Amino acid sequence: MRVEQAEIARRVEKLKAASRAAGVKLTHQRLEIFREVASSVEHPDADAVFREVRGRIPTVSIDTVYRTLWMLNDLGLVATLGPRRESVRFDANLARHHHYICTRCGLARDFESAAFDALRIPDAVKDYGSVDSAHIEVRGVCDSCARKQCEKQAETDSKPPRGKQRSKSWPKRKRS
Amino acid sequence: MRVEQAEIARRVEKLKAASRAAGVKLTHQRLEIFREVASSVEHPDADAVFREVRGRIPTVSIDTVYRTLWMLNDLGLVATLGPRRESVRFDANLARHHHYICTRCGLARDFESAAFDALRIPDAVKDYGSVDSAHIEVRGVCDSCARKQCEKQAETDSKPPRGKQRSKSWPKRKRS
DNA sequence: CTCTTAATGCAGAATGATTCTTAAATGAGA
DNA sequence: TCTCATTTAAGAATCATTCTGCATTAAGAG
Repeated sequence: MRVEQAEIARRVEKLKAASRAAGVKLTHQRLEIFREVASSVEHPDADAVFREVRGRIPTVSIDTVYRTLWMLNDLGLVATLGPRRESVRFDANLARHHHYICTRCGLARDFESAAFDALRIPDAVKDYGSVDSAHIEVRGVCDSCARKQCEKQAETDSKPPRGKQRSKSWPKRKRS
Repeated sequence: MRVEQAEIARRVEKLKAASRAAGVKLTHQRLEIFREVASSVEHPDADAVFREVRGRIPTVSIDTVYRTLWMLNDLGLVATLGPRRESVRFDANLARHHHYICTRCGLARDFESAAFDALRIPDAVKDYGSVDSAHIEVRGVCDSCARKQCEKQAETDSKPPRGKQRSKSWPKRKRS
């Protein structure tokens, strides 16, 4: 199952606009890597994208795939499935509940929603397979991280990062 | 913030019952490891549990923590936060949508739910931080995996795994 | 079309979470 | 009390992912 051509084209247009706006070069490999994610409904991982793209550009490196995927993520053109997760996290709350996840620090908190629990799972889902559980995942930036962000903001504002090093401005993803 | 004593006690009781039912020994370390997860609302990872438990049992090994956590997971006493994820997966669908995830093979598929999209996020969530997105995550076993399961079932049924090697019956988690 | 420099490819190494190995010591529960 | 599941220890292996130089290439501004 693939995404319809028209939709793919629309997504590619967005990529072009976003690249221009961000001042990054739209290379052949970036285009193909994006096209691969944009035309799939499989939610591929880096390696899957790599394998596919290699069919069209035999010399792509896995590095480029990773770098590009994260760049697309930073540009808001693709999203990751599930919260950022450095390691597996466990939960002993067996009652029906939902999660709030901070996309910066990984903070996770439970909350409840009777309104959601009353909802019926769409029938379309049952076509995929059995349903064991359903819960909401809310993503955002927690108060603590928001505060840190402000401090950093103030810092950055004093030394204006002008010029064309925008590509270096993507924050490195943390390692715990 | 910690879970209330009464609730912790209730969870520990469940552990005792489940251990007995499964025929596994309720060791000191298993109890403490479970108690740690059961009393936290932080959704700790293996290392966080390790660090805490080490305060009470200085000789615990990180191995035991991992083994125990997965055993608790297999017994249904704890769950993991987010779907099992061997690697990060990407999604270029920027429209509002939700996910169905197969807990066996990792298959991921999109679906929509106008009913959910119309729901308001509970106010309690806003206390944690800003809200960037909210979506449903449905977990289950996809049809393809369910079929494989049946085949395996048939196999297993012919060679009855009697005796006390139940502890060996937890399927090793796969590596891609 | 021609530069400038961002991006890529390559080879190899590092990292970090997680799992496994082996062998000896321990302790839960019948 | 005895047995066998479990734990520990110490080390190695795996795997996804990221990074380091460095030489090469090509996007896109002018």
